[in-house]
Amino acid sequence: MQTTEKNKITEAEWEVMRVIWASNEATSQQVIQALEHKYQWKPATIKTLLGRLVKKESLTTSSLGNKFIYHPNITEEETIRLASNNLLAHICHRKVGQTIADLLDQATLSHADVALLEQIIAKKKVEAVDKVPCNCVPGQCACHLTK
Amino acid sequence: MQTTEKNKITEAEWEVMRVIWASNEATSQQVIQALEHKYQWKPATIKTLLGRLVKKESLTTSSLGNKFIYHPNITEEETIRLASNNLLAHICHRKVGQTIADLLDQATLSHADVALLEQIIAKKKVEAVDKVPCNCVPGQCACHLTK
DNA sequence: GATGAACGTTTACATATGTAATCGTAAAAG
DNA sequence: CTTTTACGATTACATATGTAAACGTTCATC
Repeated sequence: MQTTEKNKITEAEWEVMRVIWASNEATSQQVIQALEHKYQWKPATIKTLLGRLVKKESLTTSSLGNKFIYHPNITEEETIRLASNNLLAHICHRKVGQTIADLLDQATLSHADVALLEQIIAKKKVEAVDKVPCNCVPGQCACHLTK
Repeated sequence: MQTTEKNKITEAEWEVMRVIWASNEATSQQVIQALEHKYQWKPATIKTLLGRLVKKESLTTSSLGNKFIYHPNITEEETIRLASNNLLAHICHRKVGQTIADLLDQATLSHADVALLEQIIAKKKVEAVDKVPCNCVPGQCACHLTK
């Protein structure tokens, strides 16, 4: 299971990253103020998370007097994509459509979202296959039983 | 960040669960044989994971001689749903549509998948809003800047 | 210039997680 | 009936993660 995946951040670190992404850069104070109430984290906790993010190169820093300005070194989109792929990695390819359908069902969407999705679905409709190839190791999904 | 979420399983445990879900029930031997090559896990490792899954009540057992038959106590769908929600928990509601679109774009879909998705999109089209309400804490997303 | 506030760094510690060996017992084989 | 084998349980241990206090240094303030 060796999580070799680079740029992988933890849940708590992700929350910190969101603050930085929101304004493109931020000081520790800004992060502390944004998250203190949401999670009851002490300032020291945020500092630890910031330090770890710098160490794993998810953030870079520039100096401003004695303090740092933190800059994201990975994008939010990339982080979401990594996490999504990680989720899909546990699901049989054949179940991905249903999974996305479930996600969609729960989501609140805008007209623009719907338009975008319709466009993608249209493209997918052309490329659609009869049966999505199962990518599972034998025994790890039921596809071989209903083949 | 106290992960109070019940039924939460780890990545390695998930792989074990998939084997059990695939045949509704399985012995440790079946799990071991299914995963030994995919992950180079030693039999002892699988046993540990099975034990932990029983302890956290994701699996139940029935006896067969001196061995156990493991039965899932949570469904694969529920597990996927939990993990999906966990992922969405880090994303501004306003970005969910785009995120799903990205997922969709990468997926291989069947005709049946497309039909299902079209149906859901149609429903969503009726319910669509002009702007999805941002659910973020101030400072954790850029929505307030482009409000 | 002395002091206290603010910052990043270091250290701390409990629990989670990945990974596995060892052990006691029960079943199977000889 | 004894010996080997297979099973689950116990113990082990390194790294990851959440959470935070303590520490040393740098700025700003008196």
